[in-house]
Formats: sequence, C-alpha cells, structure tokens
Amino acid sequence: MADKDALSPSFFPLSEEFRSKDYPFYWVARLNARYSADMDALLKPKGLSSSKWRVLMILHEHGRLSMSDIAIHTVAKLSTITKIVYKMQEAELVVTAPSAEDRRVTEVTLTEQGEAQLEVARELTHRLVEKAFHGLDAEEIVTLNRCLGKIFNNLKSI
Amino acid sequence: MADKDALSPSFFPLSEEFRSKDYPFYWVARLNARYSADMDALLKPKGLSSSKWRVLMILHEHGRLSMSDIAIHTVAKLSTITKIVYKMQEAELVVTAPSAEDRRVTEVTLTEQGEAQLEVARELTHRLVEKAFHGLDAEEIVTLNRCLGKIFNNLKSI
DNA sequence: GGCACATGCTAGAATAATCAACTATTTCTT
DNA sequence: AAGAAATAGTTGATTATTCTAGCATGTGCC
Repeated sequence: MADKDALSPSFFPLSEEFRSKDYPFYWVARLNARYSADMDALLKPKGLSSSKWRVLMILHEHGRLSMSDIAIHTVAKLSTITKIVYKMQEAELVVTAPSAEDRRVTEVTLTEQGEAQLEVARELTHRLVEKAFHGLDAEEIVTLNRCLGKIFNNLKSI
Repeated sequence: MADKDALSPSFFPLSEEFRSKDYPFYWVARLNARYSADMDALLKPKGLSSSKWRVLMILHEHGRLSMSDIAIHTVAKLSTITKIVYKMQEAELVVTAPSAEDRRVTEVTLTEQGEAQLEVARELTHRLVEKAFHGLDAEEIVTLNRCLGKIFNNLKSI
C-alpha cells in the first residue's frame, strides 16, 4: 500500500483519486484571486489596486529599489512593473531616477504622499486581514509561511 | 508583552515590525504568480494556458458544469469564463449547450479531445508538481490545505 | 582602446481580464 | 395570469498584463 499510495495521493494530479480540494495550488489560486479581488474593491475608491498596493508595501519595506527588484518581489514581468510605476509616478506616489552607479538602472522611491497613501490603504484593509486570519493562531501562520516559501523556492530553482 | 504583541505581530500589516516575508498573502501571491507562469510556459506549446488548464481540471472532476459554477471554482468573473470557454469550444476541448431544466443556464462538458488534452497537460506538468512538493510530507500538505481553505472561507463570508 | 555580448529598461503591439450594458429566462408577488 | 424583480449569460468597450523589439549602458576579452 505504502509505495503505491506514495505515488498517487489525492493531491497529486496524475493520481486517479485526485481531488482539487486536496491540491495546494487550487487553494493558492482561489485564495489569491479572492484576496486580490477584495483588496481591489477596498482600494479602488482611493485610486489604488492590489498591484499598486504591493509596490507600495515593497518600497516601504526596502526603501529605494530598482524596477527589476520590484518585478522580482511581485513576480511580475518587468514591462508590467515599469507601466505600473510610471502610473504611480503620475499620481505622485513614487519618484524614479537613474542610478548613480549604473545608469541603466531606474531607482524607485516612495514620496511622502506615497507613504501616506500606504497608511490609508493599511487602515482600509485592516478589517479584511483581521477577518482572513480569524481562527488561526500564530503557530499555524508560521507553518503556513514556511510551507509556502518552501514550495516557492522549489519552483524558483527550476 | 502578550497583549501588545498579539495585536502587532510581524505578519500584520498595521504593525511596526511588519515584514512581508511573514505575511501569508505575500507568499500566496508570489507562489501563485510563479506557478501560473511556469505552467503557462509548459502548456503554451500545446495551445493551453494555466486558466484553460484549470477549466479542464474542474470539468474533469465535476462532469457537466454551468458557466457560473466554473467561475465560482476558479474565482474568476463570469464574463472571463464565458470567453475562455468559447475559445476552448473553438478548439473542440469542450461543448456548450443550454440546460434542459433552466434554459438561461449554459452547461459545459469536456469532449474526448478535451480529456486527451488534459492527460497531455498532466504529463507535461508532472515534473513541475513533483518538484514543487519536494521536501514536504503528506501531513504538511494536509495542514497547508486546511489553513488555506480556512482563510479562503473567512474571506468568502465578508 | 575597441568589439562582442550581457544587462536594465522602455514603448508599441498583442493578448487577457474586467467592467458595464444588455437580452433571455425564471421566480416572486399580488 | 401579469408585471416586477432576480438570475444566467453574452457582448463590446475599457483596462491590465504580457510579448516583442529595440535602445542605452555596462562588462569581458582580444
């Protein structure tokens, strides 16, 4: 039993008894879609979106970042990021400037207005996050992060 | 310490010491983006995409489904699904037909060609899934699913 | 130095997803 | 039974994302 089942558990797509409810990527996709949609709905009145919010968060945490670095953190295409960032610059949330060390590089930093918008966004989405984690303790969340990060790194090294 | 920290752990966006690496939604977004991108790259040569693949999987598992049911499973907008499904119908992967009980409803079923394509897709993506779960045991995956599903349901009931 | 090649980014074309408005059908109300 | 309201789906316009090609700068090699 052991060998056979090890090769075909219900979370493995090639298995006969595969069920999507047992497949982590099914939940990852659904959860991400719903979280993004809910965030978009909350942020839209302020002219933001979940992707702009992600850029704000990343910049706040890391300070100045290049376009590429932002793309890596958000796992989006570089051209997607440049378009989002320049739209955010028009809204005066960020400023872009060529790097002094390497003039190919475009460095992006938050403006004060950008920081303020991030604060507004955080307040707005506060309840959503609280509700999302309801019934989960800190230990579960740590485990969850560990597993997700592990799978991400497994994929990264392909 | 306990009370204060309970309200501001590092995975809580309003907290001072918030770090995105401790935030489940950061990993969910990154993991989903990378998994989808990797799947897209594998499936593209066969004329498929990760979203079409999801539709194939859902239909295979549930048999005949309405447009709305597919949208619910994939957490996509109804109009997104109708467009994908009709594109898949042109490729002869599915057939659509109005329901006998309720003629507003459009029912979608896999064709034999659709089943065959799903099989091809499964073989193609087999190694990716294997690699993704490398180093995780069944228990961890069950826990992961439980947490993701719980958070999803928390959001659902907003 | 100078040439090949790699890297970082940008901009227009193409594709995908969503929004908004609409039709058709069913259900509810009275 | 008739009209109002709700539901399921479709379609064209809008927006977001990605693909492709190209430019500018930097790096390695002769």
